[in-house]
Amino acid sequence: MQTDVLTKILKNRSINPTAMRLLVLDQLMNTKVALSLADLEIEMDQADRVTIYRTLKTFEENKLIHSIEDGTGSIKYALCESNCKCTPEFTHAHFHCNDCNRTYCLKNIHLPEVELPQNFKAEQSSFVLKGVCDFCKV
Amino acid sequence: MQTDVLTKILKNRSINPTAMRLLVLDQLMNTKVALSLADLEIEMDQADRVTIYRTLKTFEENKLIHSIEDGTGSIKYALCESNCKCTPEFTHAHFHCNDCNRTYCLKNIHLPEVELPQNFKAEQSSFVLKGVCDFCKV
DNA sequence: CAAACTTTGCAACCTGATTGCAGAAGTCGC
DNA sequence: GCGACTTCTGCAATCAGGTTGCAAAGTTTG
Repeated sequence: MQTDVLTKILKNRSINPTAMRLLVLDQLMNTKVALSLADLEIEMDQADRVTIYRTLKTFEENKLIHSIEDGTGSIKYALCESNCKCTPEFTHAHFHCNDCNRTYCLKNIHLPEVELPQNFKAEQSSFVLKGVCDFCKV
Repeated sequence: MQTDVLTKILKNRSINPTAMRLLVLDQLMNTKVALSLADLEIEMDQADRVTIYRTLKTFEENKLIHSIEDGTGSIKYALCESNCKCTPEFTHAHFHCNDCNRTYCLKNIHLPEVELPQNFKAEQSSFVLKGVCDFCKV
C-alpha cells in the first residue's frame, strides 16, 4: 500500500510514522485475519521481535488495533474499525480455527447484553468461537 | 468435606481417588471462584506444582472440571455441574474481576447462538466478561 | 512375594511476553 | 549546521506459566 496512505492512518491516531511502524501497519492491512507477534516476525524477518512487540503496544494504546486472546496462548492483533473507541459497544466476536490456527474478526457479530449478578459491573468482554473455518472444512 | 463423599465424586468420573486428588478436589469444592494452578499451589503448599498440574489435567479429561481462559495468562479451573458433558450446550459465561483477579462461573448465563459466516462451524466457545465484582465495588 | 501398572516429585525445558540499557535516528532552538 | 533533547530500535536478559522426562514411591494383581 502507498506510504502516504499508511502515514495518514498513523497520524490520525497520533502515532509517529516511522519506517518500522509503516511496515507493521502494512502487514496488518494486508491480511483478513488477526496476527500474532510471531506471525509478524515471520513475515518481516529483518525486524527485531521486540521492536514489533513495542510497535503493537503503541498501536494498541492508540486504539489503532485491538488484541484478541483466542486461547492458543499467543495474543493476536487486528485493525480496529476507523471510528473504533475500543469500548464494549465496539467489541465484536472472534472465530478461531482449530485447524489452521487463524483467528477472524466477526465484525458484524456484536456481543450480547447479559444480566450480571447484583453489583457486578462489566467493562470489557470477549467472545471467542472455536471450530473449523471455511478454508479448512473437509 | 468428608473423604467418602469426595471419593464417590471421583469414582463417578472414573478417577482413582488418591490422597492428592482428594485434596485438590476438596480445594475446588470449597471455593466459589475458579482457581489457577498457582492458586492451588499456594493453598496446598506441601504439594508439588507438577502433581497438581497433572491432577487438574486428569480432572479435566474426565470432565470433572472445566478450564477458563480469562485473559490473565493463567488458566483457571472450576468444577463442572454434576451432569456436565462439556459440550457447547453446557458452556456458560464467566466473569473476571480486574480488581481482585477472581474469576466466577456465571452458570445461568448460557452462550448465545450466533450466525457464523458460510461454512464456518463452531465446536467450542468462550464468553468472558471483565469488570468489577460485588466484592470489589467501591 | 514378584511383576506390572499408576502416581508422585524433582529437575529441566519451552514458549511467549516483557524489561533494561545503550546506540541510532529524528527534532528543535539557535 | 551544531549541540541538546526526545524518540525509536535492537540486542541481551529475565520472567511467568505450562509442559515433559525420568526415576522413585505406592498400589494392584496373580
